[in-house]
Amino acid sequence: MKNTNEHAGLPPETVQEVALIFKALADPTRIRILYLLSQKACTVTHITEVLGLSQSAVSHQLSFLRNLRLVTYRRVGNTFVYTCDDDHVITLLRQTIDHVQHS
Amino acid sequence: MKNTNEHAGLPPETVQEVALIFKALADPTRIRILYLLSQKACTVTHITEVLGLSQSAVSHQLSFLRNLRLVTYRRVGNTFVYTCDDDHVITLLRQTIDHVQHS
DNA sequence: TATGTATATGAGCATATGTTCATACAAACT
DNA sequence: AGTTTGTATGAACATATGCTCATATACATA
Repeated sequence: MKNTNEHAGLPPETVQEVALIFKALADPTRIRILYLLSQKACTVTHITEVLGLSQSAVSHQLSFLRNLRLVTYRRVGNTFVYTCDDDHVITLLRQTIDHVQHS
Repeated sequence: MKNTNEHAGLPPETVQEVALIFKALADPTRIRILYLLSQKACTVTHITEVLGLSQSAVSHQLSFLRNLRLVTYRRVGNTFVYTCDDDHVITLLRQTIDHVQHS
């Protein structure tokens, strides 16, 4: 007798991890930050100015993205230059932007 | 003199729409439902049983997915058979599952 | 027609999320 | 050393989210 769960398929850890990746991309502010960083490395101040957000909001979101290892930073004198650090996530983002724009 | 906003890039509507797509995929329950439906069309009861969720929870999430036009349904007698209705979103989901599983 | 079955939906609730405000901190400059 | 600049971070708050509970609805069947 077969278990109905044969169709459930995904291990809970996988589901959680997938959800986390999409969660990172599910917020307008993070989308704009990641899209900007996918074009060029930026300081926090630059992100703040270009996107018209508060310094604190940007910093909190960068902290979020750092925890998920989607971005990294290097110190340059007194500024922190952030960079994208996950090609797969950037690919997902670009794909979806393209899809939305051509439909 | 160039505007710093030249790097901001994305129109607000685009950002919102992209966020909405990722939001749909950012919840474990919806991931499991979509993944199940990507394998075969299912009734609400079947989803409920296979995934071990309450009828109400499943129905609410299906309502959410219906609003985003990610699924459709057809009535079959007394049951509602749900089907995936957005290939792009399923592609995103499968890609990300693959990525998570091979890393 | 009465009852059962499958699904939808509104209200309420607990938790999560994203922002601001205030403050801390470290490096640069005076 | 003191001040300024760039960034991080904790607390507080408002809103969003996802669930349960109760109930409604529509079809099926006796």
